[in-house]
Amino acid sequence: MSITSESDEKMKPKNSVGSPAVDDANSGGNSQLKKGPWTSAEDAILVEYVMKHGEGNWNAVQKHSGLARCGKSCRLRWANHLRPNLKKGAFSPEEEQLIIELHAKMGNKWARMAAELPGRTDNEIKNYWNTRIKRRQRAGLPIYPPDISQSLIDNHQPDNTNAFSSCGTDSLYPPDFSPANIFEFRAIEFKKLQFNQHFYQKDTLLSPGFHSYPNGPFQYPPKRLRGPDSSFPSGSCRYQNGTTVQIAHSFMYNSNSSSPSEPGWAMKLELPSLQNQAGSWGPTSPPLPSLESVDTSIQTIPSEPRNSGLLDAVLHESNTVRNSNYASEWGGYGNQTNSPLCHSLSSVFSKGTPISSNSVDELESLETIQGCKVKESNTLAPIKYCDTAETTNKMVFTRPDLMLASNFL
DNA sequence: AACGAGGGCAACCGCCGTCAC
DNA sequence: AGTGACGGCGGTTGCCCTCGT
Repeated sequence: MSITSESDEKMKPKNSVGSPAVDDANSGGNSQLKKGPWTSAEDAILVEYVMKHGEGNWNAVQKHSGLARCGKSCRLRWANHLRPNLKKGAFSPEEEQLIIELHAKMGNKWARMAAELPGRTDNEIKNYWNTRIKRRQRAGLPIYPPDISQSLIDNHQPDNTNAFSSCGTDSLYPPDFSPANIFEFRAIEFKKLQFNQHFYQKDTLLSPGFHSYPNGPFQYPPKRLRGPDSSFPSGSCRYQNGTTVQIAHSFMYNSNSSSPSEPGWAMKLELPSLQNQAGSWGPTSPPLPSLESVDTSIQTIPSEPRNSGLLDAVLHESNTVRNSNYASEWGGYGNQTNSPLCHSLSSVFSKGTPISSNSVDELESLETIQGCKVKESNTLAPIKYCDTAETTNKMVFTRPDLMLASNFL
């Protein structure tokens, strides 16, 4: 981690991304601007600057603080590592589930997905997804659970009677990408997504193991714990040297994990990068079945994936699943909607369209969930933090973000 | 113990949208 | 309307670390 002082030395950039060389046009051609990993000293300068002047106007950071970083770099550093409401650590199963779900709906809209995951950054989610699909690609597995693939297809049926049938069936894509029904769609979709523990035991690296696969067992690569360990208490981070740093959370809240600005959703569907790669669907992908039962607008989908959109990919994937035995790979999707996060998500998703299912009706008070303070969108969000005496007594001066997160200022 | 391969992650790049002038 | 500055976003890159051999 470049933010630890002991790592500053070895994190000295060498070339390219880590090059201390001249910055590019983004920096206005200022040859004094530094690139590469940030040092703790730089972090402290940036934190101090933001405390004084607030966020924004990033290009002024260099002028006012003397920090030899371009504005973009400052913004990124702040957003991804220094801002106080960041949730450090591995993704929880609930978060993983949500990412999968959101990706099925949004495609590679990392920033929008991050808005749904309090304390998480788009970069984090993007990295997670990319590594996840790499794993699944290697395993020859579909990138989405069959339920998700199928739900996208179902919502595309000409005779479907779901909430979106009124949106017309000419559209190639599910109609969630409109301001009017986004929440409705999400609420319904969320109810459809019945994951079970089995899925997570298989899909997440947290529980590596053998899998039944048509061509034989597959073993996930072993989990390599980097950074926070899911077994650690929430709010603590384990860094690469194995030490555990307790975070003082008194200052940690979700101030601006804003909900997506729903109006004006000009969705352009984007394909996960994996899906852009023809032939990357695994060697055992069977040919597509007849698509007669599928909307005519998608009957022209060729038997091989093509770079034409998320739904195409999902359709292919779903058909692949349906026509092979490895649908069982995903197991049965039991109900995980009892988790606090799922509850809160249902609450968010159901904005404007109350969900009547038991899982939602029986929502326990969000205030009572693991001590979380929960508030929809723009304000507080469900994050579980721990405050310990140890936490509040220790000041980690090599972690400006932690210092900022504490009350030291 | 040494080495290579692969994973994970931080940071950069380039494009695009918005806004002020 | 045109232009430049700025910020946001998604894609990509390269380094460090871990693990297997």
